[in-house]
Amino acid sequence: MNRVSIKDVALQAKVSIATVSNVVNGKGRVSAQTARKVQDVIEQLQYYPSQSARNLKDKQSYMIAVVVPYLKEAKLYDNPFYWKLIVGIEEGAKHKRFQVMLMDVNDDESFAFVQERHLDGMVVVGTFHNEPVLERISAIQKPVVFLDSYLEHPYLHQLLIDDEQGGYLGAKHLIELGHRQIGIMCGLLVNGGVHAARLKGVHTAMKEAGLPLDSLQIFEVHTSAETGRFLAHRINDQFPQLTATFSFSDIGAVGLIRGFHDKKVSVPADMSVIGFDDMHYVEYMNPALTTIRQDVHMKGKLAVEMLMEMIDHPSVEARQIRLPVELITRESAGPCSRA
Amino acid sequence: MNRVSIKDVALQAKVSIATVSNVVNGKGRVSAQTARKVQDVIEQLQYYPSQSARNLKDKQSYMIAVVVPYLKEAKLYDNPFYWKLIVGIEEGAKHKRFQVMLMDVNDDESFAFVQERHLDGMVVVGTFHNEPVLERISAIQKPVVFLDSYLEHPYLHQLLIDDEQGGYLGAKHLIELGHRQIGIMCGLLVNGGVHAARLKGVHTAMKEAGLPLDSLQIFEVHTSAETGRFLAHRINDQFPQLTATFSFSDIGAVGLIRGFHDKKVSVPADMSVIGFDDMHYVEYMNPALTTIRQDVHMKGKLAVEMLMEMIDHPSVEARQIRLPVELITRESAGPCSRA
DNA sequence: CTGAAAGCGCTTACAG
DNA sequence: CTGAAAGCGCTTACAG
Repeated sequence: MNRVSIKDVALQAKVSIATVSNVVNGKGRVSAQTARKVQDVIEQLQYYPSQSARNLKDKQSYMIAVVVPYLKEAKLYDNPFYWKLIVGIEEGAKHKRFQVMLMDVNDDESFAFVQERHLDGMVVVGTFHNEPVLERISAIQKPVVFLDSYLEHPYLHQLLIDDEQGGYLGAKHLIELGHRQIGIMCGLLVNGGVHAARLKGVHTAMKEAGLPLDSLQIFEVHTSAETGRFLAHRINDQFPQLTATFSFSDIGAVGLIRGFHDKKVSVPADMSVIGFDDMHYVEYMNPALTTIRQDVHMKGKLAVEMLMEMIDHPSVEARQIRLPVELITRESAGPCSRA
Repeated sequence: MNRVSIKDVALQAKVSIATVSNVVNGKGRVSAQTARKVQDVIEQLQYYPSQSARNLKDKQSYMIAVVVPYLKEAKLYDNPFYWKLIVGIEEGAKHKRFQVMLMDVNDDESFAFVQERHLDGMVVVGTFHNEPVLERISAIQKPVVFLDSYLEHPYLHQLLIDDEQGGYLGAKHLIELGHRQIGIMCGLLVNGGVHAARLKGVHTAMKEAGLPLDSLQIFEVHTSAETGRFLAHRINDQFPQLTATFSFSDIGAVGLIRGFHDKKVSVPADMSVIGFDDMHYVEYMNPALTTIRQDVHMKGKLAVEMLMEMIDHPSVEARQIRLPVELITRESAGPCSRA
């Protein structure tokens, strides 16, 4: 396919391949005249330099990978979050003339592709909880930015949001509205994970208000709309004392609201609901969702920026950057009717 | 970085690089014993063959690109559709041991990267309306599958859904519910585009029912929730005769429903709404959205399959595959109150 | 079964 | 300013 090579251009332009290389890369000294001539031939022959050959010399690919664990899990599958993130990453990469590869990898899969393709770095999304994976990632000795991964290694470059503050803001809002008996819909509370951090923030808000932590009802469930709907039914049947539910994901909140509606529980009159993320469509729901906003697109762009910095300056100091979150007050959380 | 090369392995294992190559690729005849020895050294040295070098020989990269036009447009930006599609593609590609690159390209941008990186093919999502782009894509002489692109070239490999049938099913449902004055929220009706096809289906349903086409009110607007909300307000104020609105996207329908709610127009009692796509969350909305379902994940997987077939058999005949759609009846469309 | 050698398409000192 | 040559890390006939 890619028939025309640097040789063809050199031949046709009556110069050496070194000269062609120079004009292609704008390096070395080339007279305006020969440059011109070479350019013409390149144009005429439709010459495209082979990145593969370049990579072989440079040991650089101008490509980064975005690694997402377990694409098959429905959780990721239906989560608009990831698309927004990837778009942010692609945008940032493009700006730096890098291209991006998408990979989903399982806990036990190899990261050999990073070496094989001479990737310049990668952005790893979400937590790989088991240490072996982490070690394998570190072992490849390439620039890596970890997104939303609570890892306790100060030498790792991490980008997270202020999950604790998010939990705090949501809980505080509910408390200020008079709620005392609050349900929490969260995913698995693994040691120092995203949801554990959010819960910690909730605890802080409770303590600040002088409320006992055991008036909190924790539901450690799968993060999905399906689960939220089912949980709402369960709360209605078995936990009548609850007047508010804080879901650590918008998608869960969407399910909750629907589930309460199924049971004729009015949101927010009878039950307040708060979500987390501020996905674009929750503003248009009925009731519009009160939630904790994080700027996912910015997260993607910032991740690339961090990565590029590491690529340009391999010895740059590791940073743990934490993006702010914000309470977005809409309609789904209101005053406690049983205050 | 990638220090260890085939030479190092050869040296350490006391064989030639040809032999190493053979055991790595399982080609040629190698004695079990040497194979074993080489394997050990590979393991020990942590040797990863360089894809770049391989590509240089093979002119193959085992990588395909997913090309999405205009990532910056909010339309794509907030559309979960694309993520689901990409996941489907990645899954299919992985199955064939291919990796995927993500690119957004503008109408006037170059497709040089396909040649430069020796990509094995690409999936192009959405229509590039102007012919020059299409010509440039064709000019690169690589396997390409066009997704949702209405292109009138029988030699192009295309994968679409049955848009016309989708429009037909939605309209027919509304007509059966007694609606006569129907609004259509669609995007730009470019010559032979996706939305034009859907509209054509709507027309068919109207004609079948003996209804005049001018009782249809077409709103050619931007595809977004924001626009839907605004449009609902406008319909309420200026088009009181309408009793149903068919949006050619779920995201538009979400906005519509919210907009009608703003104006105290009850859906479906006073106004029926139908969407298109069946994004996962619309089932949980209140009211749950009646919509036309397409299987986006399947679409992604099928696209790769078509592409792989082209890669394996370059002369395979071009096909235009059209995936079926399905009416999903939920709550947002009901009997016409003014029938 | 195994190895020496050419060549893929570039880039990069090094001469001139 | 320009070119000859080496080398990046592989694969692939071709000998043996």
